[in-house]
Amino acid sequence: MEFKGEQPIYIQIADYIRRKILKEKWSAEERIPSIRDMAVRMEVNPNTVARAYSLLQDENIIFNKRGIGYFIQEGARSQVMERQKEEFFEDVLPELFKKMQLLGIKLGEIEDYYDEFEMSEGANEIIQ
Amino acid sequence: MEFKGEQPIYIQIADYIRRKILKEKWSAEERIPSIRDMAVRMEVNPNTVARAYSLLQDENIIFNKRGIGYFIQEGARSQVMERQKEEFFEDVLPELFKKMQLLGIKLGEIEDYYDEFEMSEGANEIIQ
Amino acid sequence: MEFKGEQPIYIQIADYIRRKILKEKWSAEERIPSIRDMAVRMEVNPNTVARAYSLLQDENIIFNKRGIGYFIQEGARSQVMERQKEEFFEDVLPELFKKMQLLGIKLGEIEDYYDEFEMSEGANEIIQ
Amino acid sequence: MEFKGEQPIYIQIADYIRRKILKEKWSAEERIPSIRDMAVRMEVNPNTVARAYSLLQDENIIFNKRGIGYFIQEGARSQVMERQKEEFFEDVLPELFKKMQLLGIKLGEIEDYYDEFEMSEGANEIIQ
DNA sequence: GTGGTCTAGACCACC
DNA sequence: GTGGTCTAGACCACA
Repeated sequence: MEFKGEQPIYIQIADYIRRKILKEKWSAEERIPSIRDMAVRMEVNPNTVARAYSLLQDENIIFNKRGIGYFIQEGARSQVMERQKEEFFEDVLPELFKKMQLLGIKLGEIEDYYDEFEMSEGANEIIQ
Repeated sequence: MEFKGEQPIYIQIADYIRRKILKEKWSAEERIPSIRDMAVRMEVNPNTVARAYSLLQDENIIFNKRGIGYFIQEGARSQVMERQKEEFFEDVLPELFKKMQLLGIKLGEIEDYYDEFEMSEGANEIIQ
Repeated sequence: MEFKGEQPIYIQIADYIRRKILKEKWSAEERIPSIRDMAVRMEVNPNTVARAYSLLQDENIIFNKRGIGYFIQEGARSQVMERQKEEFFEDVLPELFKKMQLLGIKLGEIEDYYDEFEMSEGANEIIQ
Repeated sequence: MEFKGEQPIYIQIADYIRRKILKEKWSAEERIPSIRDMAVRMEVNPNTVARAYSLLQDENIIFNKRGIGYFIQEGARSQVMERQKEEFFEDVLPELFKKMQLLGIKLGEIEDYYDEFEMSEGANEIIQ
């Protein structure tokens, strides 16, 4: 897995898992890879994975059965969905609009780009 | 000036200056406040301001006349505009669309929010 | 390490690293000394080393793995070589020729000196 | 007059005058422009010109008649010539050769460039 | 007055 | 352990 330089790796791992849940690749009660497996797979220090898991556990998205592993919480998907929607409408969008205003970008341009984006969407669907 | 915790202060100062240029409060060939003045005004260490200025100089947005001060580059505004638009359409928007797709948000919802945003725009106009 | 007074220390450190790369003492993907180690080794403040590293990172000569250290970029050597050759032929040489013209020095004199220089080259080879 | 960012302006002014002398545009006992005139012509603070003149005076290249102005010293040209040749052969050339060695540039390449340079020399001759 | 560099030392996030 | 940021304070060269 490739990481962007900007964000902490443990955050990116947590996001990766959230996406898995949102896309229903991993569902409630399902066991997720052990910290060590994940660390090997991502070529990352186990501590870093542990931190990501711990973060998700604090958010009640996964839980730990001691000695067995980590599992997806019941209702995790709707909870993640909820949170991200809230963030989207309350933080991301207003910031976006401010930037549009500053750069003199009209909503119509966004719509045009959106149509373009939908066209090429098929390719993205395949990626994990 | 108030700084957000997320980003380094020197980045926020650079952004502040970029906004000044975009809004045409500061125009080409105009002298900007000296490092020390800016530091006092922003209640920040001069080194921090120096770092912001140095960053903008590397980006050819401002330039230095030895012993005199920093000045806005010719064509700074269009260059900043250019860069930020590019970033907006190539990085921000695609990411936004991906997130919308993931959360099942349709473009129509954005448009509704945009109308709301325009209503309350008056308040933002005042904030420098 | 000894520093010349003319140039800032952080530039001289960056040059030192560029030379290491050119001479293939440090090669692609190799880790370079940590900021603190380098600072101790050069008897310099860590901030000064950090500045040099940051400069080289901006030039895509080294990169950073978070929490691990700095590494030589893939293709760093050829890139440094490229840049310095360009500078040599486009800046240094023309300036040299202008000076020769001004002082009435002929190319033959350079060649004589060059032969002399080659003789005493052995000594230089030892210096890191 | 355009100044390069790297070097102090007063040094560049001094160099300008040295070149004038080397090219015999200004000869011994000739009066050079007053500090004020030079400052206006170069769009520079008079203090800066004064510093350049003072530097040249220290080097016995110009001298001052109080209340009248600055004049070129007897023997200034040969003295400047002498100094610059010495610097050329003892500082500039060795540094050049070291760089050539580092970049793997052979003397032959210099000679080729020199021929090219001589071709286009005519244009340079016109510039002051 | 201006900016540029450097030091010392602190604190923090990340791995 | 790693680097990143920031402060305080100093010194210097330059205009």
